[in-house]
Amino acid sequence: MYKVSRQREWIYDYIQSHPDRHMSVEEIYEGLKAENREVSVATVYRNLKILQDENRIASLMLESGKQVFDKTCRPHDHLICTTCQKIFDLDMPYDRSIERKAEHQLHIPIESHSLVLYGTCADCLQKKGKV
Amino acid sequence: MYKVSRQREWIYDYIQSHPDRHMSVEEIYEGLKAENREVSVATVYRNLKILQDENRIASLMLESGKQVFDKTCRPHDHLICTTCQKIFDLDMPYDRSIERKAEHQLHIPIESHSLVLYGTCADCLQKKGKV
DNA sequence: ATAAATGCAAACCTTTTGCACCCTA
DNA sequence: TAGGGTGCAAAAGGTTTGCATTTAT
Repeated sequence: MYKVSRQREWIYDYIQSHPDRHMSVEEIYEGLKAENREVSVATVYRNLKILQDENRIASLMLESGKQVFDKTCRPHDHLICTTCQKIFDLDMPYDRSIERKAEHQLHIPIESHSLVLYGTCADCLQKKGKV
Repeated sequence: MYKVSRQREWIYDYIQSHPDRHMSVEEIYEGLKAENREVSVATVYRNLKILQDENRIASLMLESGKQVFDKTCRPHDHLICTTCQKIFDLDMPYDRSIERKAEHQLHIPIESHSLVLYGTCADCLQKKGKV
């Protein structure tokens, strides 16, 4: 159905090559431009949708309503640092026991969950300690 | 700082009197109009912000990017039914052990969390059983 | 009396769409 | 060479803002 396109691969590569960031549409658009890989905004929007549809990337909606993109579709939780606001993918095993526990309490089948932790990331913790 | 206003109380009452729904700005606006309590959209937006600022209500951002409002600020988890899409406030105790567990694994302090479960709600489960 | 709240319309931003042209398979 | 894909600009959608007027304290 979808064909390969140069622009789509630029976008995909850009996300993969910044694994520690979770970027918004605008950040991706501006970032590519800065690398002399300018793509029109419309194309960025269209391709981010297609990449999600192909399960090559995932997206995460922040409480602010800003959508950011994740390099992987593998289920995992997130940490949002309440100091620097950075978003981290957690290596902590995605915990199905949370779902099993809820099933027992609610008596309904649970298929998946979304967990975001808010706290201070290791970097910020270290910086605070140094003051 | 804030004064009492008729419109703000209408909005607050409207949210409180529909505890089983999590409504968007538009649904609140339309709902009030249907009760002959028309308030301008701008005022609905302004007051929903103020009500949150006063901690009288909370809001929840859905994956779709739609913001919906919650009658309570008490920390609690949510269930989103994957069949009817309704959102439920969970009575399940807000589980601090999730945070403690993450602290142990990540060695950083966790302040709070946001947990959304996806599954089939009791109503939909029953309807399915009846087929 | 004064500071906040309202309604209205204009302004804003972000996302989507229509269309002529271009590029994969 | 047919069916996606692209850029551009216009359109659409949702939210905010400026301002004159009204309302609460």
